[in-house]
Formats: sequence, structure tokens, C-alpha cells
Amino acid sequence: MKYQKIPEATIRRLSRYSRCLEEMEEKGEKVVSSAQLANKCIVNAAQVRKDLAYFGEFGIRGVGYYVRDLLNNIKKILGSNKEWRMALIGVGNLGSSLLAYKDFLKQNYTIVAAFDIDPPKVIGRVSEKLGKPVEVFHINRIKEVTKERKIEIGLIATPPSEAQSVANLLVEAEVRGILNFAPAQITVPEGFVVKDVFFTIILDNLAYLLSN
Amino acid sequence: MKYQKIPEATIRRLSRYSRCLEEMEEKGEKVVSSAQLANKCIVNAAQVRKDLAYFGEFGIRGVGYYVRDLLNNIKKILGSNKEWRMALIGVGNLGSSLLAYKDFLKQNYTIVAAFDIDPPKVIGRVSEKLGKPVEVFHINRIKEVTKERKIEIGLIATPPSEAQSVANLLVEAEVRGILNFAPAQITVPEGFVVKDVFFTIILDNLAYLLSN
DNA sequence: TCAATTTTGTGACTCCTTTCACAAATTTTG
DNA sequence: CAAAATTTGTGAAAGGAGTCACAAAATTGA
Ligand SMILES: NC(=O)c1ccc[n+]([C@@H]2O[C@H](COP(=O)([O-])OP(=O)(O)OC[C@H]3O[C@@H](n4cnc5c(N)ncnc54)[C@H](O)[C@@H]3O)[C@@H](O)[C@H]2O)c1
Ligand SMILES: NC(=O)c1ccc[n+]([C@@H]2O[C@H](COP(=O)([O-])OP(=O)(O)OC[C@H]3O[C@@H](n4cnc5c(N)ncnc54)[C@H](O)[C@@H]3O)[C@@H](O)[C@H]2O)c1
Repeated sequence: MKYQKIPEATIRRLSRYSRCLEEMEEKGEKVVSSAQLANKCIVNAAQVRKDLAYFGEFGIRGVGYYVRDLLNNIKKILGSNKEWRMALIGVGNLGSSLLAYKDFLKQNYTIVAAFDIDPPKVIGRVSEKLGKPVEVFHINRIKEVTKERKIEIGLIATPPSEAQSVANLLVEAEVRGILNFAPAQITVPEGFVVKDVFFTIILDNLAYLLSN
Repeated sequence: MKYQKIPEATIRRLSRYSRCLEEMEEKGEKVVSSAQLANKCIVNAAQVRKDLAYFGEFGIRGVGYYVRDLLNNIKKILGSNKEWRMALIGVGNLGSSLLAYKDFLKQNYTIVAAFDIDPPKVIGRVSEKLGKPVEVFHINRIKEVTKERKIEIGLIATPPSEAQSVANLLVEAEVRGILNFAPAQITVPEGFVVKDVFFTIILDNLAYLLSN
């Protein structure tokens, strides 16, 4: 396990292995081979082993991998063994569906505060959802509240025209991670990370494949 | 312009170029160089030219590319110059936010029918949204209605446990393209295309980058 | 008209990712 | 206990994707 730059694709696959391993654990399976895991995730078995080899030796030759053990190791690698505290900015259509997203809870991602430019307008959208309702603050309290609640990730679900200025506020509040749903290119300083979720890019991709 | 296998990354970038060119066109810009476009999309200028070269020669040496012309060509390549008719399956939290997604309308993707296992329950979610409300059918009418309305893409927004069986229905109804939001690996026969939108994989990726 | 300037299109090169193939480690079987 | 079977970990090969660098084409300006 010498140090190397790790491909982003490897990280994405680890996340998929993690999901598969969770299912296996639920089914009570104790041991899995790279071939079985590869089969389930539709990748090459050598790829599975190589992905893991970037981070250490987790298997036993002639046996395979202990499901529980491998899952714990992958979670440690991904940083998904800890609770991540998130803020939602923009409690509109998409935003309020994110508040109700059960998978976030099952996984270890929690929305601990929400922000909007017009909290009274959106308050109904929040209380109508299941579980403990998330408090909605005015956007101008973002710095104060994110500090207080130790928020590490911001979800941007405002109109695209507001995305960059919201990102600037998050940067100012030292929220280092941003997941951006608004179809706008946003930039942040060194040390901050933005990942985009652009539905229409994926749709365009689908449309391309369907037309060819 | 010899035939070659085209990288998926190229298609994704074309989609981004398309968005930038639309903005430029709105601003009234007539001509753009590969360097300017690259700068706006945060890629290498040679990359832009190479991406385009897979499909033909669209520029003029010493000048650049005509914005309008290049945009039309890219749309033709991506298949986004035509109207794509979509069905939504699962009108829950996420599903109803998709119904209200304005960008789908601005772009040429239209949801022309929705399906749920319990239409009466979800009807309020639809009528509360802006624009002309989308009709919600019981899932058991999917084959009939998709044929009648010439639907080409299905959006799966049901619980993950139902995703594969819904996909099977879409395959049966010969809906060739699927955009899957449920965190479940689904498989379809040759000739059909599935693209996944897995929020938690992207979040895991973000978490990894933040922990390292 | 022709030299200087601009910018494309593309072959060659570099870098990164995936797959192959096999030695090494471990278990199973006779 | 030794031979056969299994499965990992990894170096080497193959395959893609991105960048560089420059000839070719078009424009501009004197
Ligand atoms: N609706 C979808 O399914 C969907 C899908 C993909 C992407 N998106 C994108 O997600 C974003 C939100 O979409 P939506 O449909 O929920 O829109 P929306 O208009 O319903 O919600 C936007 C919310 O942001 C709030 N807001 C506006 N400016 C703000 C600011 N400066 N600070 C804080 N809050 C602010 C508004 O009050 C509103 O509640 C858009 O960029 C959209 O393109 C939406
Ligand atoms: N809520 C989010 O923001 C979000 C984000 C990412 C992914 N997802 C995923 O999207 C899916 C939907 O999430 P949600 O929060 O909207 O859940 P939800 O429970 O609110 O909605 C699910 C809907 O699907 C319907 N349904 C169930 N079985 C069906 C079937 N066989 N045929 C047709 N309809 C059926 C239900 O009646 C319900 O209306 C889930 O798989 C979820 O993991 C949700």
C-alpha cells in the first residue's frame, strides 16, 4: 500500500460496493469473494481487488473478504463512518423533497438546518413532512447558525441565479463541502469542494444514447 | 471525421458547452473561440476542439465558431433538438418536485404522464403545482398510456424495492430510456438504456474529499 | 498584394484506468 | 501431511482520454 493518487472512479465504486455489502450483511452473508462482489456491482473482479488495494489488504487468500469487516473498512475510507451534518439552502420543490429523503437518515447524512430567503412562505412545506421537522432560518443567519450547529456540508437548492452568492455565503461560513443542484457553474476557493447534480446533463446523455 | 467510439465524458462536456452557448446566445454574442468556451466551462481549449472533431468541422480557422450555428450542431448531436416525451413513475416527494421542475420545460424534456400505485393519494401533490397539471394514472395502465402518448423516457421515483419491477413494465411498454432515481441497481435488456442519479454516491464522494 | 496575426483541426505524446495473468497465501480433501 | 483447489494481491500489458504543439486555413492591416 504505497501512496498513489486515487482515481475518482475508484471512490464512486467503493460507494457502490458499500451499498452491496450492506445488503449482504442484512441477508446474513459472512464472506464474499471479489468475483461475487464484482458480479453484483457489474464490474470486473480484478477491478474490485485493485480498488481495495489502493487502501490496504482486506482479504484472505483462498477465502475472500469478511463482509462486516470489509464494509467497516470501506466506510472508514470514504469517511461515511461518521455523521455528516448538512444544511439545506432553498426550501422550494426540490429542497423540501430533500428534507423528506429517508435514505439520508438511513445513511449517515443529516440535514440539521434549512435556510430560505422567505421562511414564512416555506414553513408549510417543512411541517407537512414526516419525522422531526427541520428548523428553517432566514438566509441572513446562515453564518451564525452553521457555526453553532457545526455544519460541514451545504446543499444548494435555490434558483441557479442565486447559486453562486449562496456558495459565497457558505465559503464565508467555512462550510467546506457543497452539493449543488442548481444548474449553474459555481466556483469556490482552494480547500473547498463542490459536487454538482445536474439532471439535465444526465438526461442529455440519455437522449444521445437513444438517438444513436 | 472518421468513425470512432465516442467517450461518454465528451457527451457530458457537449451538454455543458450547450448550456454555455445558450447563455452566450442570450447575451447576443455571435462568435466564440475554443479558448473562450473552454475558459467558461473550465476545460482545456484543445479538449473543446477534440470533442467537436469527433462529429465534424464546425469552426472557421482564424475566426472561431458561430455561436448559433455551433449550438444547433451540438443539439443535433445530442438529440436535444427534438422534444422528448417522458413519464414519471412514483409521485411521492421527489416525483412531485420533478413535475414542477421548470428546467425540464425550458429544455426540451416534457413529462406528459405520471403513474403511481395510489393515484387518489397523490393527486393533491400534482394540482398544487404550477402550470398545466399532469394527469396521474394507476400504474397498471402504464403500457396502454405510454403507447398512446408516445413516451420515450421513464423517470423512476418509486421506493428502491419497486424500481426493478417498474423498469420491467417500462421495458414491456418499449420505453427505451430510463432515468432512475431509486438507489437500486436495475438491469434491462440490450437496446434499452438506464442512467442512474444516485445522490448518496455523490455525497459519499464529497465526504471522502472532505476527510482527506 | 503580401506579411503578420489569429485560431482551427489533428498527429504524436503523456498520463491515467482497466484488464490480464500468475505467484503467493490459505483452505480443503484424500 | 501433501496435493489439489481457491482466491487474493499485483506487475505488466492494453486500452482510453487528455494535452501539446504545429501545420493549415482564414482574416487583418499596411
Ligand atoms: N424541482 C426539481 O425537481 C429540480 C430538479 C433538479 C434541479 N433543480 C434545481 O434546484 C433548484 C431549486 O428548484 P426548485 O424547483 O425547488 O425551485 P423553487 O423555486 O421551488 O425553490 C427555490 C427556493 O429557493 C429560495 N431562495 C431563492 N433565493 C434564495 C436565496 N438567495 N437564499 C436562500 N433561499 C433562496 C426560494 O424562496 C424558494 O423557496 C433550481 O436551481 C432548480 O433548477 C430542481
Ligand atoms: N426524496 C428525495 O429527495 C430523494 C432523493 C434522491 C432519491 N430519492 C429516491 O427516489 C425514490 C422516491 O423517493 P420519495 O422520497 O419521493 O419517496 P415517496 O415514498 O415519497 O414516494 C414514492 C411514491 O412511489 C409510489 N409507488 C410505490 N410503489 C409503486 C409502484 N410499484 N408503482 C408506482 N408507484 C409506486 C408511492 O405511492 C409513492 O407515491 C426513492 O427510491 C428514493 O430513495 C428520493
